[in-house]
Amino acid sequence: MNKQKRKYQQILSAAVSVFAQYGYHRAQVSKIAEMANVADGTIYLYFKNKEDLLIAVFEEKIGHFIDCIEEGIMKETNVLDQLYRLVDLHLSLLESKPDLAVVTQLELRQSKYVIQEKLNRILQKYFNLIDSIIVKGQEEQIISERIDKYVVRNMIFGTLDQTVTSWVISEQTYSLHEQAGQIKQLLLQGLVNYR
Amino acid sequence: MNKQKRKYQQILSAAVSVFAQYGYHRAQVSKIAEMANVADGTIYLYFKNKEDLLIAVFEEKIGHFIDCIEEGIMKETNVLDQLYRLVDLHLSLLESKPDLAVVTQLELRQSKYVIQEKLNRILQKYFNLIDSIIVKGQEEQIISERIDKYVVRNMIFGTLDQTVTSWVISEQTYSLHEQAGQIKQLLLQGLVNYR
Amino acid sequence: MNKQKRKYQQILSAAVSVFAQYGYHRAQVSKIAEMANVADGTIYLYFKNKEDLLIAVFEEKIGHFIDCIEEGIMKETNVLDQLYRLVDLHLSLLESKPDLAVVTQLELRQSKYVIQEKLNRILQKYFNLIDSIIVKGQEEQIISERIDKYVVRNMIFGTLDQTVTSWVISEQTYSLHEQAGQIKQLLLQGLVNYR
Amino acid sequence: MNKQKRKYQQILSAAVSVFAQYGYHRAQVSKIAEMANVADGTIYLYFKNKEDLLIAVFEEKIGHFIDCIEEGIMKETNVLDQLYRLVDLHLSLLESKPDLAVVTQLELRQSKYVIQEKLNRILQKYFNLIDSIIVKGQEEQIISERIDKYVVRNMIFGTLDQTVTSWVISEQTYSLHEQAGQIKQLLLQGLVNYR
DNA sequence: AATGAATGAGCTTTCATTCAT
DNA sequence: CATGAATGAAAGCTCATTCAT
Repeated sequence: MNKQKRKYQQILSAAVSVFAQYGYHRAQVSKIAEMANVADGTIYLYFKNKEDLLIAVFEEKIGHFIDCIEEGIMKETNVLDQLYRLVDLHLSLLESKPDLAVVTQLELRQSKYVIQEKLNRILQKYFNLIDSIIVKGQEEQIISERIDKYVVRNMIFGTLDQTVTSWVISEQTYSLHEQAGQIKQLLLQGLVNYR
Repeated sequence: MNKQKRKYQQILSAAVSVFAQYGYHRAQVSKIAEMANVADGTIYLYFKNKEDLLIAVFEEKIGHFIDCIEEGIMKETNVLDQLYRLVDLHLSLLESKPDLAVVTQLELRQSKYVIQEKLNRILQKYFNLIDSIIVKGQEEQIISERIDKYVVRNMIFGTLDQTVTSWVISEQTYSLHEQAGQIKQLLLQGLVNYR
Repeated sequence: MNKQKRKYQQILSAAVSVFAQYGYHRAQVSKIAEMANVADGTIYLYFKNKEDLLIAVFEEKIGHFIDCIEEGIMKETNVLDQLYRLVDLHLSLLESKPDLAVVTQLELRQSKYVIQEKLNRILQKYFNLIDSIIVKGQEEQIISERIDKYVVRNMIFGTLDQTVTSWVISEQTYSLHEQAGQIKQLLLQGLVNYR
Repeated sequence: MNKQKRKYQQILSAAVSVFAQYGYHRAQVSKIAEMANVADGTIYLYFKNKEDLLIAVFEEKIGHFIDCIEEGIMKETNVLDQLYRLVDLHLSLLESKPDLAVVTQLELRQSKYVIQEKLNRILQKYFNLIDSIIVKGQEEQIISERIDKYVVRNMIFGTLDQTVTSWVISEQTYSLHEQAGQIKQLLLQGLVNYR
């Protein structure tokens, strides 16, 4: 039993590494099997196919990512503090797992629509989390109610996502979470100097 | 002469469509040839290989996209108006060419690092354009000089990019450029209501 | 183990046949696979590529050819008898394997320089064998030391090679090894009647 | 008229060069056209197809080769002198045209049976020339009548052919016609020292 | 006669998946 | 459960040849 669970995790970890290094299309199942120290066929005892493996990677890893952020948010009561937590954790979590960051920012986007849809469904959980903060902010009159929450969410997620992508493309040559302060300020107060 | 130019454009347009519908990897060269009403081999008279065709699509189409936006910005002298133009044109131009939007937002990201690098080099022109507005804004004390221009750029581009991606994924069920006003407001004044 | 060895041999034999019938360039890998009763892909489990398969055919078959001749020569102590063995075996071995003869005399020469070089390296072993007989003959004063051994080798190999080629081209309508006696006499005593 | 003849010769010369450099299969018709300073299509006004071009090259160049040798032989009345002329001219003619030598010794053998047959038919003229010397020698009791003339021819041609092939493979690092003397001696008197 | 743009048939190789052991 | 040898479909690219100009 435990042995099975371990093998499942072995394959999952190997998949993250290989997808990160080679990208989805160039990642060979046999390579993942080799890195996981199992036979090629064994992978198919745990996963339906290569796509399924990718989705499982995403579910598992992003699920954990979202859980961490949710947990962090729970510790704060103030909406703005929650938002800051989100920004901070989004950046620091991905910075601490470069392989995962490469997968989420570049490689996962190299897949078929069918997959993309499933990925979006998983990502939706994260969007819901962001949305809940926004709604709370609007209820507390901290965030303007005249702005559509989806527009706000796109700004928050888009800014964070692009920030991480830039960092990944730059080959992680600078510190990511150090930008959290500036990003928070920008998101909250906007570009314009004085008003 | 003109005939060759036309054939080149035929292939390019067909490539945009096919890449949009099937994505880079599943787009068959023979499919592109068929849609362009040319023989498979003809494509190789105009493009070195499939990758080259993808890059050409990007260069041509994104080049035109950037030119349009640059032109629009030139018409404005005020930094904030320039930013608004950028937001407005980014959204309306992609809304008017859904195929291109699909390619830029989803399919172009489905390629190898080698290609990604070339694509980033082309995209850099757009980043430079955004950067120039930011710098001007900082010189005129409209945008805070304490914020790193790259962080600002990530927010602006990230917000716009994510907005378009959401719209593409939703299968274009709503109007994109109508969000321009709210996005402008968010970018300039931030999330917080009054301060 | 044994099964793998068998499959390897199956493919090798099929390759000899197909190369013999169609020549290197017109021999399709799929044809070889079909004749070997394996899938196309299986060939690539045993050989790197088509070229590699050709070289393996050559190494295996010519290697065996050379071994047989070497073995035959060992049985003789007299230089002239050794030479006779060589002539006799060269002709009778190829006569007994017409497919192989076609490959060595015609098809193997239909390949790229890179391959040709490798083939020549293998053939070199045979040349060395011939050379060793010549040197021994010269040491024993049976063969004139004033004649360059490479010139002698070219005569011996060239005569045998052309004899086999003529026979292959004639579509094997006569007995090859029956010519051995006359060839031996010619090589040893030359054309001129009495001197 | 003359212009046409010149163009024909241009193409033929270009073909020799390109076949020599790339071999039959890797020689592109467009390359030959380029080197001949004509359009691709022009070649098909003078030759039926690529094979036909190869055969024409062979006919033209080997025809000339055979004519030269025949002419040289005519100057001699003595059979042994005629044979010596043949050996000498075979080697010196090919040595003076390395491109042609590469084509005849290596590249021409890289073709389909259909071509090979035609090539053999052309080569047959050369064989007939050799045969006529042998027959004359046998009539004059200089060459033993007990030896089959085809066996003799194979020795003479095989020796010369292999000598040239060795020289081509060695990348022409030594003088070819300097071997003529030793070859003549070997052919006439054989390997054995004293008899 | 000459051109050269266009054609499209043809083939090697990869790799996700299966299944006998 | 696990293996890994075997499978075979699938597709990018080349280049001899054609034909409208």
